[in-house]
Amino acid sequence: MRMSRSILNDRIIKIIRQVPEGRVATYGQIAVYAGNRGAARQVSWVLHSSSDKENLPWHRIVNSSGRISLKPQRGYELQKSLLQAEGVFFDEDDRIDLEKYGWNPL
DNA sequence: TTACTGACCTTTT
DNA sequence: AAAAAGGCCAGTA
Repeated sequence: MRMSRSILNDRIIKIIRQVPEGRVATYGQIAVYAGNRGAARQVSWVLHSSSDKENLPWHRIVNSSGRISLKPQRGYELQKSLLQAEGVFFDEDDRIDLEKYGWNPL
């Protein structure tokens, strides 16, 4: 039985909203907390389709290697500057230390 | 209904 | 370390 679309999407949105300032979460992490382990791709779709409409902190979502998934000239620079403005540090390989900045819900 | 797509992930080369 | 392969999900044509 497949899950109704609005439930999964609403959960994804709700969880993204919980990521605090100065922290980041991965797509897969969001998917797991939304109750669907393999829905990482859906997370990206939700962000793409309604990050603006739902007023989501889209910039706090990065991929599992701690890097920004957006391509240069396609939002990458904006996301990076938004994160840096929140105090997130990027190392020389342009990576974020997930152990330190990764969101760990309580 | 099938085929393709996207801001992905994990395992295996 | 880096790249390829296979998997997974829902929306759109």
